[in-house]
Amino acid sequence: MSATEQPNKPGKRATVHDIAAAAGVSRGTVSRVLNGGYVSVTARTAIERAIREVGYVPNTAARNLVMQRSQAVGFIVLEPHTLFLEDPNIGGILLGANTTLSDADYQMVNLVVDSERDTARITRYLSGGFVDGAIIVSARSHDPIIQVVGSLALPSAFVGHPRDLRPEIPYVGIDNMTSTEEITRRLLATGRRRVGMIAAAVDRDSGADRLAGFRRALGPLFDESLVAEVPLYDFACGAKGMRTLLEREPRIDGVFAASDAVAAGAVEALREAGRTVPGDVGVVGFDDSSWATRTRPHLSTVHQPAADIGAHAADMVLRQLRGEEIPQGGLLLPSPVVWRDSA
Amino acid sequence: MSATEQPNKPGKRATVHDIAAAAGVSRGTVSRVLNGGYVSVTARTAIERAIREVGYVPNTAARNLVMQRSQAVGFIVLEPHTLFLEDPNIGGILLGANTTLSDADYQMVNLVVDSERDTARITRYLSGGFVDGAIIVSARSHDPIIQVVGSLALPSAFVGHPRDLRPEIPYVGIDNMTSTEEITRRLLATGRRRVGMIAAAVDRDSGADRLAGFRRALGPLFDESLVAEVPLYDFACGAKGMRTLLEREPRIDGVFAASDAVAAGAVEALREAGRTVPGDVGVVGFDDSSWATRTRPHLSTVHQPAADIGAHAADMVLRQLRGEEIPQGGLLLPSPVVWRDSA
DNA sequence: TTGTAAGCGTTATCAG
DNA sequence: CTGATAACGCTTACAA
Repeated sequence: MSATEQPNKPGKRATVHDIAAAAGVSRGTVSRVLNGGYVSVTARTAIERAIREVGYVPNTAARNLVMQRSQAVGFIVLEPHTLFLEDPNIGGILLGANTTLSDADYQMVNLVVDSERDTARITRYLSGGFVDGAIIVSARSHDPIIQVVGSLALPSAFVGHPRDLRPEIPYVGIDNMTSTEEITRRLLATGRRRVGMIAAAVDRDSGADRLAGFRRALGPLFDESLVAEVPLYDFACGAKGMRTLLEREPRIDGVFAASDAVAAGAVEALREAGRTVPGDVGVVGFDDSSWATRTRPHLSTVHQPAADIGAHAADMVLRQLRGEEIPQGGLLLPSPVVWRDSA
Repeated sequence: MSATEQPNKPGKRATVHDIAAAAGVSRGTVSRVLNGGYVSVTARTAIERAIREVGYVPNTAARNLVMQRSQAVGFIVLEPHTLFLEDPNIGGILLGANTTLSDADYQMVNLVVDSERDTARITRYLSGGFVDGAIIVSARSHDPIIQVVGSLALPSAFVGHPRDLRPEIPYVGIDNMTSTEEITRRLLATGRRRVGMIAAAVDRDSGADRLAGFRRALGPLFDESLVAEVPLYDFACGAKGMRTLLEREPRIDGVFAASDAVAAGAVEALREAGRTVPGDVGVVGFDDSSWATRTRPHLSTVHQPAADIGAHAADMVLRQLRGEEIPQGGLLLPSPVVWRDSA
């Protein structure tokens, strides 16, 4: 705001050397007050004054060079570019991670790896010392990235946990299976007799767990033919999945969609087929993303604390960076059912 | 993929020194092949072989230190966190910019400045040498950031152009006024007699220009009372704006919404009021974002080439960084009307 | 064409 | 507690 005119002309930035001169001490002493070591009060105050006076701002490159670190953490998304944008969850995770990271004075660098691009590029990046750690989002089982961070011993955290994730690498997520079970039970409790599921991304742990949870909730009522599998967590897939279900069982009266976007598509297909929601069929989603309240009626769904997930993942990386031991086995955040109007 | 076992043990990364030793030359020569200078063919091949052999990857910090640059460009969004996520346009711009930047080997660093946070932090960042340039998105007129980049002489580009942007600073965007005029005319051509507008974010150049374009298209038919002003480009504001319009003029039969999200909200409000779209009232939006095809009926709208905008903004910064002179006056990309079903 | 050597701005070691 | 001084890995005159 109040841009106090600094005495230093642009083009020449003040260095530790300058502030040492201004304060009449050596560079070492300056460095000590900058980083916190034993310095006499007189020296300290003189230096602090000098710092303000010359408008000092540290040179990251120099510091990183001598400290042998980059002060950056990679945020790696294994997902096509478009989905990276569309997926409201990833955005929330990113924001949460970024906040935590920048509070700790780390720069987050975004690396979106879309399938066609070679994994080699990112491997090089990770092993090149460009980042001190990494947060990995939406990895599938057997994703090469798992091996890479493993053998690099790069401090990292996964969001979600691919089956073959090494046990020493921490992850954070939610209990997809239990939450799914819970919301499906609740759907059942509204008196639905024939409930199906639109299962998406079953090659991912989240997708597989949601399917498993659904199956468990239905128990003996589970009917294989009432599950429509679609590849992506998106609107179009939801609509398509719903049409499939409708075709297989016109009397269907309940549906669990693997995500809110999928649910929104399902609602759309239902409307086109002349069914009312929740009158004729109750539908529930997953994520509690903006889709949930943007759809009519508002979706009953499972809340996913995206920002918190991101923040915790960042925190896990930060802790490793500080040399702390982190508890093994992953962290599962609460994901409560939020009941609205679609069922 | 094929992780050829490198001979270097983890923990010791190869340096220019190592490769000089391996190739039997001096560090200077190595640096020359790395950066392109005169080197004999024999030396060059030997060095290139050595580079591969030791698995060399350059140390950015060291290079940046000596080169006095950061090899990073800031992507600054003057917008609350939530909107940063919701706005599909910003996402596209970001992606486009990121692609261009990383192709040129620059790291993009995201800085979202939400209003409550002091501008001081970002000022410090920009003047601290953390970035070599900046792309600024959705600045309002009189935004302090305009002064900051101006007085810092930081190579930069704006997306959109606040009225008081200095003439020497380039911007890229679209011609909001003309496009609005065009789509409004088209709406009029469907035979609508009472057409209103839901104007959003009129404190921003995009918002103001869209309003101006609307007024111009209507000419003598323009009716002040048929313009509802709302603060944000979002769904909720759209619904509210539509209700206002409906109240002021129940016979309204056409509406230009300042963005697709706003239009989607309007459609929703219309439906609640028992009006059909496009039967009773035709509505058109702006952006051609995912809202357009996610709304029923699909929205007629103005296509905004978000990724291109981002790419061009990045390119403008890159050119300044290379020392090229960039043409003054800003770059306006084409934004054609795409006609669908909502009018 | 190549080698040598001088920094770039910090932090860290080690005598004083 | 403080001041020299040696790195950190790289580029770049300047000499050879």
